[in-house]
Amino acid sequence: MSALEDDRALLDRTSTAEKVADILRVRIIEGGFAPGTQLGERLIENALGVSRNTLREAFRLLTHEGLLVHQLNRGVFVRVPSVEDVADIYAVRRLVECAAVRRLGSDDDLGVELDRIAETLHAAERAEREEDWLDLGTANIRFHQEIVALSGSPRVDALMRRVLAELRLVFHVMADPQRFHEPYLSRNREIFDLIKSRDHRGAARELERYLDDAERELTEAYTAKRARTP
Amino acid sequence: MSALEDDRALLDRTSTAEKVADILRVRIIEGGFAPGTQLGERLIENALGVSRNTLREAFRLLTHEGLLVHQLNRGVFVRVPSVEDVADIYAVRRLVECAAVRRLGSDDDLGVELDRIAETLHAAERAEREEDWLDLGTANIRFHQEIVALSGSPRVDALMRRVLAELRLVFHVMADPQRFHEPYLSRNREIFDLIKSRDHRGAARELERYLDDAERELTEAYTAKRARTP
DNA sequence: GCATATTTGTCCGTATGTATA
DNA sequence: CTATACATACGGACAAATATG
Repeated sequence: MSALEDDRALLDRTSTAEKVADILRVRIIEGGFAPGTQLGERLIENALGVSRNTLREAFRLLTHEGLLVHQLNRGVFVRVPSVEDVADIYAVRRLVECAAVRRLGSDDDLGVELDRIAETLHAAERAEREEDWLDLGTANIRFHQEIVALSGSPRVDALMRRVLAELRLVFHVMADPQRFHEPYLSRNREIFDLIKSRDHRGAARELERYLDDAERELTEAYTAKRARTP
Repeated sequence: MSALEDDRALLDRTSTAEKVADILRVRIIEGGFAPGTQLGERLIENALGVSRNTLREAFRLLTHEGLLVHQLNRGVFVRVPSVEDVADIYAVRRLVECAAVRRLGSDDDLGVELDRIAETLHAAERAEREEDWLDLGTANIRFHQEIVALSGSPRVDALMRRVLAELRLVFHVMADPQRFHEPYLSRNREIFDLIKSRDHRGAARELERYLDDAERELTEAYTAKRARTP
């Protein structure tokens, strides 16, 4: 549990509960706690040096973000997304991401935003060269988060942050998440180029195909896994 | 504060913090605590007979639902939605509600769902006859919640529940919320009839007009109020 | 600007209730 | 059925920040 102790250095910003939640969130998203793991209060309380009350507040935050599930009088566990969750996650993605792209005005000035998205794509390509599949997955997902951010709605943004965090959990449940993201990188670039050339309709169409393919592949890998571990 | 004490009778279901949150949520949504009101810990702790820790957990829940805002070392306050919030709320509504209606399959069996929506419309008409404007507002909003529920996505459903709860706050900030909902009831019925006759495209178009009008009227009432109370 | 009172943030000890071996 | 482990909830403590005079 020494890795957790390293994180104590980060405890210096806002409210303690939020900070603890930040630490746990990163750890969960990166796979440090596998889906299904119970997060006992005693355990982490001692490791992070915070009280139970504070820790419970952090748990509440993450539970409402969908990363943890809370069972009354049993405790909190890292969520294990079901196949139905995968379907719903992609339903939301189709709804929100495609609408965000389609509704872009052709006269809006997206200079700064597009630069940031380009930078994310570069980060993804860098990760691919270095064969860092975790970073590649992170960058790929951030790409889609930034696509949605183009719509400029804080609430849609927050929804998407939640849904994409849950998607990270799905990846951890998958059989072989390592190379899953690689083929999608070039498709992200394709979508980006279409947006840049202001072909929003074409971008939305390509995005929809992207999501269809990803969902299908994910569902297959998922059910295959379930077949092996019942 | 005796009205709060009456609510103690309802304390009999899940976790205490959740129950407290339920009580406060209803009270906030129905206008018992006006936007901007501070919810002191001592005050409610004594009124509901729960400990401070539990109460703080309930506050966290409501803060993450967007009904309360938390200021560090100052406490929690009932949120005062800004004009920008109104715009964003309606952006989300346009995105989600119209898409939900438009994507309805013409072969789906919506019997049970449509019956429930019809019942909500009846409740609204009943409230109108009795001139109970609070109930009318509740029923009108529930109508839209149920429209979204037709899409069958738990995540979209949860998003909408949150956004519509925030909208209730907007109504409480408004100058004269009483009769605001009345003209929209007949338009809801119109939308419902279009859905029932499976003219989903027409329903979506009518819904979009509805939302445009509502947002405009709301924004005007809002800025008028702000002009009077700076 | 200063001193005081109030409120919040955090933590701890403990008693009770609940689930599981 | 008992025992154990754990979560839930409470009450009290103190430091830190804020509001008040």
